[in-house]
Amino acid sequence: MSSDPKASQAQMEKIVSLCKRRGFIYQSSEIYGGINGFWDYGPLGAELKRNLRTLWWNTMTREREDVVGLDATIIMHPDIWKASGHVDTFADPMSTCKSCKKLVRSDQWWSIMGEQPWVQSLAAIVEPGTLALNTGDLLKWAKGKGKQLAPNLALVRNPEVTLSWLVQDIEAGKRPADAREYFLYLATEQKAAAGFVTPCPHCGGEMTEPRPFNLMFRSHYGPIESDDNVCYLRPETAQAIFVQFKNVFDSSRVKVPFGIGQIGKAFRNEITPRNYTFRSREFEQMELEFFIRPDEVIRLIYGEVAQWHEGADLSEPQPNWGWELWHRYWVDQRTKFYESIGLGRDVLDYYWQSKDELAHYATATVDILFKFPFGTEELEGIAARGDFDLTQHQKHSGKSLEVFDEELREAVKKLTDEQKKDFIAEVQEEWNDCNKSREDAAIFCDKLLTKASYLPHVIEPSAGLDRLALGILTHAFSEEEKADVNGKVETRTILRFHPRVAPIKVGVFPLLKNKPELVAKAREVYALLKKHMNCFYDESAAIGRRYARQDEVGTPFGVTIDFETCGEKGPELQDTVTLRHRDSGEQERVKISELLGKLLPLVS
RNA sequence: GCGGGAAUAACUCAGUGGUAGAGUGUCAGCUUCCCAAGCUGAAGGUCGCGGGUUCGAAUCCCGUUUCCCGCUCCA
Repeated sequence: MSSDPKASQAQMEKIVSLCKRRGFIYQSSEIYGGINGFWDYGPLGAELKRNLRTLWWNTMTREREDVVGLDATIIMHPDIWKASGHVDTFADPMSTCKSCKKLVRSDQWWSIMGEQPWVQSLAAIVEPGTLALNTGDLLKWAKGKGKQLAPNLALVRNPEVTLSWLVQDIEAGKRPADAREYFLYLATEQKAAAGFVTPCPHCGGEMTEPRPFNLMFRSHYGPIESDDNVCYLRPETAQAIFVQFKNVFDSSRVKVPFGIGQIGKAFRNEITPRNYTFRSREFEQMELEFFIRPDEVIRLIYGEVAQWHEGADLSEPQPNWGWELWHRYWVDQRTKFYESIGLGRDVLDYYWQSKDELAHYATATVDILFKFPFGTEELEGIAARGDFDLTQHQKHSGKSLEVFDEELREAVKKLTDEQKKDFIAEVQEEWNDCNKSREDAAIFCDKLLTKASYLPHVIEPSAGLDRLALGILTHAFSEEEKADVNGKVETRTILRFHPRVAPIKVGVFPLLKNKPELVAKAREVYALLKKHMNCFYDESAAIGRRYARQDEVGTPFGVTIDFETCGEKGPELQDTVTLRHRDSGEQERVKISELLGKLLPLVS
């Protein structure tokens, strides 16, 4: 993977072209001109995705005793999206600068402003504390520094007129309320005619009115469209897990800590779908919500919460783990998953979000990134979300989502009244430090101590299946210069998929197709293998060409049936075949009866 | 949504106003053929779509869709 943008773009183009030519990925609705942000998977892409989906499902649910599965609908009760916050926060208003055409999210406008050199240098003149009017310095700035830093700002283009409004209002006793409003004055040339102009953070020019961008797909349930039956295609699969949390808990004999996994389609009306399938409007997610005891519960039961430290043993979950160790544990588990399908640490990266970047519901978030040709981008996010989601759904639905904890009850029984009082005081103090009310802390403690019940906290490893498929494809892509038998040098493409994810596991070839005994034997081998793995039978063209064709779609193994298989060179070679390895090109002679036993462990 | 580039066979591209081409790939045949071999033959194109200019448009103009690159997004 090259860091040179042109080379990586060229590489992406080769991958896109290969994917189409060999049936991995097509543009959706192509014969109708296509539709922006939607992609289809062809025969090989469907197999690749299925392999990845199955591997995730098996690793995350079947092979674990503490995770169960769920398959919920795409369209759910619309109130779910009000509770989750998506109805409000998924409609980001945006403005464009009329001069430099840059796009700015309205809710981030002021914080982006704060980072701009022109804003900072102006702020120094304005004296933010007093907002005193300093006409002389402002005029000087407009004709000097301003010309370079913010050429399209009204104050720079027409300083006298622009400042006259401010002077007029201040004289009339209407001072700007704050620094923000002050900047609106400086950006507005004709206040009376058109009202305040919002300045572009980049050039000072005029921003358009904020336009809402609703990122959720809307529809209606029932045959008549009205405001009463609006519904949404889910923008993430996770909410269904929270909403069905109590049902799963009550019907599956699970105990906290446990997880619920789900794989499914999600939909987002992205502003700009980009980078091939990386950001699509319809995509598939693989999400786990892993529910854990709040740290306070761990403390009541085990006395203290195990602390994370560099080099901590994360291999086996321990009962006294709090959210932090569970969070680290899942980062470790997910890394191991990626390694098991060929994405090693050399192509992965991690991004630990800083405290102020975190979404309001999260206590910690790690992004697992992959080095795509077009940049290092997120493959999976692992968030510690506290009890935010369950709290929201409990509040909006009016149904209790709390769980009863037998061990907690036993632990609480042993406490003296004095110890209970100390515990409550301690928790109140801690919550207060995190800007949560003492009152809420008291209610929370009361539930723990009298009812032994609580809302579990959650760790959410949330991965994109299409992104993973794209990562696997770009990682597997390789080219080799190779001379053919005539010495002509050609570039050959090889997809070096890990055998576990490869769409086709084995190619089966009779050396020649005009010899019935070879064909019959080859079809026999094909029939034997295809019940256990995806195989491809090919008898057309020279054997080298058939190998090359399979290399190009990443088939890790080839089996060739020749005259020796039929016993022509003696009985010791009878019923043996050539097994060819894609990456090394090496060949070995294997008995047909031993073929399955040899291949199965390699591909599953 | 805004700006820049692109769109011709399955893929990569040539074709600047006068009969739509090449290479690769695909398919069929011959071949005791183990790394895209050779030979013979075949299929495959509303030149993204819609208008306009013109006797005549793949080619010039306008619109539109999609893809790529930036602004923005984050599974």
